[in-house]
Amino acid sequence: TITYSSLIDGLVKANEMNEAIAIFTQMEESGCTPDTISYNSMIAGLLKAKEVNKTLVILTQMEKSGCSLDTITYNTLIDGLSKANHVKKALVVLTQMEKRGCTPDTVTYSSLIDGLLKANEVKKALVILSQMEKRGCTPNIFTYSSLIDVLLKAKEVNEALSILTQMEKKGCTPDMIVYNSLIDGLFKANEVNKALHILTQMERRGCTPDKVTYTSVIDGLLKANQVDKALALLTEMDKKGCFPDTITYTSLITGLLNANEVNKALVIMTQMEKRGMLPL
RNA sequence: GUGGUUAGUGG
Repeated sequence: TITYSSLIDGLVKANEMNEAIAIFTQMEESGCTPDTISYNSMIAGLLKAKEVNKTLVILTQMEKSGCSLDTITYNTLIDGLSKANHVKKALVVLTQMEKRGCTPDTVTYSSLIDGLLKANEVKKALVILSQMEKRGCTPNIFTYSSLIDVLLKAKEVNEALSILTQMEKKGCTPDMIVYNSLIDGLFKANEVNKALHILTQMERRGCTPDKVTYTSVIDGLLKANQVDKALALLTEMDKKGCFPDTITYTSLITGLLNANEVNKALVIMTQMEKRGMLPL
């Protein structure tokens, strides 16, 4: 059973859902009984492929087979349903899990809050957040990160920064993902100086920018018409062994073209191809 | 015997 589950999980992560289904069937035919973990992987995979109906079928099968649903099962459902554009169903799952005596944990609440925020249900997200705290479940870096990211994307700069202060006051130290969200969001909200300030702060605190950080900064600088500074950062990241990927290059080329820097864009395209990447 | 499953960031 463990061998089959590992195989299924690998296929799910490689987005080979049809293969995973085939292995699952083969597993049953060979007399191996899927356990909770096997079902959890299948559910995660089916929802990633937005196969809501197939998910409900397998969920029924899981219950009929006497296999117990655990917190991870419900968490997987909540996250997967939210990402398949069914946040309302995710809310129902939360009610169901509690009714069935399964205690929601930080993952449950963070997934749901993230899903609600991304579906523009900010008020509901805040309701769930307060419900979470009332239940003695402490928001963690994932919870705060979603809040900061979505608030900034909605250009709610002050709200996002106040969440940042709040999380730090609670002893939750921002990590690279939080910094990346802040930098990207601030640039997109036209807060170029604030974004650059966060970049400095991040480095001062010993958090090394990665290619996501650099791509956001480069993209932001180009949109602010700071072409030279953007190109200098490309050189800097390369020198630090942080190699640009297709997204970095695409963003550079698009930005340079929008800034009417056609020749510079061509130079970058050549460099990109020399490194074995194709412009999309 | 911490063996397999779930949440946050860039074009």
